[in-house]
Amino acid sequence: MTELDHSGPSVLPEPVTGFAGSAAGRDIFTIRDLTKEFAVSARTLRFYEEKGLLDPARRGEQRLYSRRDRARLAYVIAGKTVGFSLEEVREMLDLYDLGDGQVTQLKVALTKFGQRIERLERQKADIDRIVAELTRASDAMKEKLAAREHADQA
Amino acid sequence: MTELDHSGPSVLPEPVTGFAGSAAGRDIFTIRDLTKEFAVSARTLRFYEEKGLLDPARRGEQRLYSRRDRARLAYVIAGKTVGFSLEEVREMLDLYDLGDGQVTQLKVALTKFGQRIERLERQKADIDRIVAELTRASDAMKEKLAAREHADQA
DNA sequence: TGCTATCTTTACGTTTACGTAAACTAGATG
DNA sequence: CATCTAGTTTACGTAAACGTAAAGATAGCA
Repeated sequence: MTELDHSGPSVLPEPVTGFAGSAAGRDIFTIRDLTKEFAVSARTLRFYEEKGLLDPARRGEQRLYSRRDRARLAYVIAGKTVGFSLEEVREMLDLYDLGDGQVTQLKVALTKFGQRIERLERQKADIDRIVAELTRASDAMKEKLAAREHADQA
Repeated sequence: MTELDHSGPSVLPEPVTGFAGSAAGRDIFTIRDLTKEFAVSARTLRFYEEKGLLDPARRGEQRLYSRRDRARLAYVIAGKTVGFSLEEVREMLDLYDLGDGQVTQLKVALTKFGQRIERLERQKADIDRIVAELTRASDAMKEKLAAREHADQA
């Protein structure tokens, strides 16, 4: 199994602030919980923590992940699947933790958000073009197939 | 300049078959032409060739890129920006060069195309979710800003 | 002819995002 | 109590996607 799965349900179950909190499941998750839910390795979760993307609590040595950690993890995975580096994802997540900063910082954050959104919109356009291309090629192949099968029957 | 630009015009100027051919510009491009047009290094183009993504002709030692090469390069870049690895992009491009293969191969190709398209659609959904998140957070910040400035005037 | 600019191959270096192995600890279970 | 089972830290390994430096070939030009 060398290729990642990515067939699971799409990510972002709730806002990354994790303040909504009144949803269904638990409020605390073990490392195994998250590896199973998101199909990532424990190593990956520790690595994300090392990089400042997650910051789980501890019970002795064990890591305990909050809803907020879980939401952030979902955000990291979503960001990755659409082409952001971990560093870029961290920058975006940091913007959330800025909520009560200085006015200047808020303005900077707003600008960055805007840039991210624009970039994502461009990516969507790229995806649309590639899908169109693939669909075109796909249709062409289908016609060839049909032609062959027709010939086989004659 | 550690981060890539990505502000240029979106890619895919023409179908990757490169058979359309009747567009505007030239029919032959030097390595410099392509580095400038697509904002990639010469090293990158040679690397892509080494990996079987491009296959330019030669005039002596110099590489000469055709419209088809150029179209394929555009496809590679588009594929990369939406999260495909070079290997995956190569697989997709190979499907195009299969046009006259066996019926079985055509069917395999069709299946793969379908999977690619599905994956891209999922990615689009992810992007939409992230954009929605970013927009929400952005709006929240704007409100905070407005509140502060209002307070400053009072 | 000598210089410069551009291209080439070869090869080692670098960053990102983890994998994997070793050695240790703590709690559960027969 | 011994032995799993999960978890932990530390550290080296690796694949992808190039960057970068070295050294040589070629073409244009003053």
